[in-house]
Amino acid sequence: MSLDTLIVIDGNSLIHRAFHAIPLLTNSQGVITNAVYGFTNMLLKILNEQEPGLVAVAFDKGKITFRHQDYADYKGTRKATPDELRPQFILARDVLRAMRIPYFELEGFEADDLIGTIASQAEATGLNVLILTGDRDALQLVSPKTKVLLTRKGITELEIFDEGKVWDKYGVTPSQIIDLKGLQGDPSDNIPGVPGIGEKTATTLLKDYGHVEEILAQLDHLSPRLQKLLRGKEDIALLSKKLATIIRDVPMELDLSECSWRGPDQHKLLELFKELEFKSLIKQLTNSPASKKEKTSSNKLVSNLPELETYQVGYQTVTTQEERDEILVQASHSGKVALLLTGVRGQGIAAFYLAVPDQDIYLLRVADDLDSNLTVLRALCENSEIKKIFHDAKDAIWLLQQQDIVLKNLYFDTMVAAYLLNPTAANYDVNDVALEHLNIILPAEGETALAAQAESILRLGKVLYDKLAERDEDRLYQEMELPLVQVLAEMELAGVAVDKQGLKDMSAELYQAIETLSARIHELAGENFNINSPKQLGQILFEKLKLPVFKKTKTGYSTDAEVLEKLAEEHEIVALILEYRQLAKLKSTYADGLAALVDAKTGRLHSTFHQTVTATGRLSSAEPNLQNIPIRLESGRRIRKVFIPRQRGNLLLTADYSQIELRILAHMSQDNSFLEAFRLGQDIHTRTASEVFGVPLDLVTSEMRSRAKAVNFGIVYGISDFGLARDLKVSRQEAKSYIDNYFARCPGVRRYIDRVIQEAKTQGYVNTLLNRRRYLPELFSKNFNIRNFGERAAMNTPIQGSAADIIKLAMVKINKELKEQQMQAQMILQVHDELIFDTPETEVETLIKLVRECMENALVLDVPLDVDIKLGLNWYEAKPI
DNA sequence: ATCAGATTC
DNA sequence: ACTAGAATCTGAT
Repeated sequence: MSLDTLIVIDGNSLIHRAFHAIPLLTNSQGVITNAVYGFTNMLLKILNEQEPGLVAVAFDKGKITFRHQDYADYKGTRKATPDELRPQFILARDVLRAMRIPYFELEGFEADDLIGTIASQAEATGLNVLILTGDRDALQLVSPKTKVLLTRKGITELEIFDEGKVWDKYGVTPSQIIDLKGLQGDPSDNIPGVPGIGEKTATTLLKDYGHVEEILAQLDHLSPRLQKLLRGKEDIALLSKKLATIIRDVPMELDLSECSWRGPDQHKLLELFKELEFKSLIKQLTNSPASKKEKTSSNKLVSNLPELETYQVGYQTVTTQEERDEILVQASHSGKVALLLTGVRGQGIAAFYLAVPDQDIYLLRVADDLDSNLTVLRALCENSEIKKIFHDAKDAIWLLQQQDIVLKNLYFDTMVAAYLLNPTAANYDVNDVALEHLNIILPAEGETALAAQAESILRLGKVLYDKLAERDEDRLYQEMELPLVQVLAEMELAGVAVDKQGLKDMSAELYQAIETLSARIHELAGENFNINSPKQLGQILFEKLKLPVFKKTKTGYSTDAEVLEKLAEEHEIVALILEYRQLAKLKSTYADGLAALVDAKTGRLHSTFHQTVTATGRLSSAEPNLQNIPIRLESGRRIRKVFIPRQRGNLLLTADYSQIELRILAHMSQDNSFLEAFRLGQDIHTRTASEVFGVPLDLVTSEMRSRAKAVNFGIVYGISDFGLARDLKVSRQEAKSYIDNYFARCPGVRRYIDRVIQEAKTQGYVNTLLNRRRYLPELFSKNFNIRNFGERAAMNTPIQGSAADIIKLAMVKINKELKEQQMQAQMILQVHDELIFDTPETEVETLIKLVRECMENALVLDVPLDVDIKLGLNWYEAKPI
């Protein structure tokens, strides 16, 4: 720290430099931020390096300064400030306010003059001064107590000038800089100078005579050449010098104490950085203590400034029985707690943190006293009078279940709430949610970090709920997403029974088939190579075998299925490769991949259903993903045989919504053709074909139907003629005529799409039927492709997301009914528009009624929701009853 | 860590 | 310049 140092910054100069050094950046709202970003970066860097006691920034104010009175063309060669830059000066001032750095500006004066004045006054009080600027004029201010930091190329490098350095570089003293300019001029400020005098002549003259005035007084003693150059130019020389001279006594009140720096206002700065989307700077502010040791420049800022220290919260480690009793009393009394459990699924709970409103945070390490501490946890969780708040309650339910603890009164899940508020966040770690919604930086690791998280979870409960209510997402949360947490936990815990021997058998069969195929492929290629390597495969196909290249990837030849299908005619190796790929996928991902994830204890697959992953509101499934089990091709479909009921006497029942997305489209668009088709129970693709091709329903061929089907898909995804043409393998023109026809016959759909995109552009987000919201900053991108993507997402999200709403609603209803009717049947999977149950044969009839009722009436639309139900001894065998 | 390619709805 | 929405997993580099 150098408390006796004042840093004075030339705001205009730095912002201009930054603007030209950094390519145009924008945030998602289209606000251009490159200059203010660069400026802020420089600011943080210099503060971090110098750790000054005082800071001030100066700006120009007013187009006309006193210099213009002397010389109208002063700065006459300057270009007007670009439109992209002007608003950034305002943003820079916002940054300074958040940094709590005072800035000065005075009508009719340039930043330089204010800097000169501030520097003089600071020197007078004995302070050291450091001037940060990109403008070499400032070198005239260098003195024993004042140094200048000049930006070099770009903005990252700084060069420090003291008196010696000025002399080395210019051959003059700082006070002679203005004389230098008086003689030489300065094209950048349009200061004329004396024609014919350049750097060399000027410095020689100044060495001999000191200053311009002296030179002019001694004109007669100069060489004839110099006399000729200077005579009659006295006024220009003196004027030029005057223009270059920084005023050091601007009439301003300056209280240096205003400049003493206490560090930034953490909240404001974070909010501003978030608004401007300065992700790397936010990261610097939120950096973990561990990474502070590294010497990345700005981390020091965090540790040195009290205001930026991470959020701390005290906690007590509970060890005695009295303390345990006491916290139970506190929890019962308050009726609400936040709980943070640590531990790993399958390994039990390591510790738990308890946050009780208006009390300390308590840490109970399970290992300290296993029985007593788990008793406390059980008492808390199983007491239905105490409301429980978790971040990722589903994970907590898993952990608790392993200790046979049942969670009652799940009151809030901050992770799920944060997801609803922004379904496109990269992750929902407590620290990031707290940063986003509480504007605090939590410590990164250790017990302190976890205690702070527990405390934050408690506070987030209210904050997030209020935000949800504000945008009418509270019912979505309350009646659907929160209850769904419990439903999903039960599905995961129940798991899916699999025939492990069946998987092994398939693996062995696949191994044989793959061996045979690869031998044949290597033979045809004339050499051994790794067929799994797109790179090696590309070399074989396109270099050795000289097959035609249709498509390239970033890194080389494309060898995807689309390409290989086109090449199948050319060489018999190609079909074999396609088959190889198919089998290799089946073996690695499915036969072997699934086998590896069968739980040793239960003998089942316990996939995780992620509730906070997708942008649209769908669930996702992982470890293993049970939402992409093959079905399209028979060879893959056979994998489904290994998915079996949990016990003898049970069956698998599947229930899937028929055409749910197109029904939602019908409902939302109110398109007459679609409404009628669904109300009459017509096959929607046949109906569409009849419309598009202008033939009666009974004359629609299967070819026509399949094309219409592709068009319907295209509509849901946000159609383009190109994409449709590729899919249907027809000309782009033909594809376009399908689309035109489609919109002509279904004008309601056209209007709906236009309306959704329009609304998205005015609101910045789209909604599903149940008010799930997705923001689409892509709509405002300058990039054509990104913008188009935004438009397609605007069309697709309400449809896909509403379908997700509906099935989630059905799941909650069904689970409730199954419990109330005390049935054995268990929901085990959800595959976007399909639910799968493991049920005793004896319950099948009841279950079908229940499931059909709940799914078809989950939400009443203007078209019926049809559900197809199938039953079987395994997933493969499931057939309509 | 990223890419290419596969699988699903 | 690129081109249909949403995902997860594997193997190669």
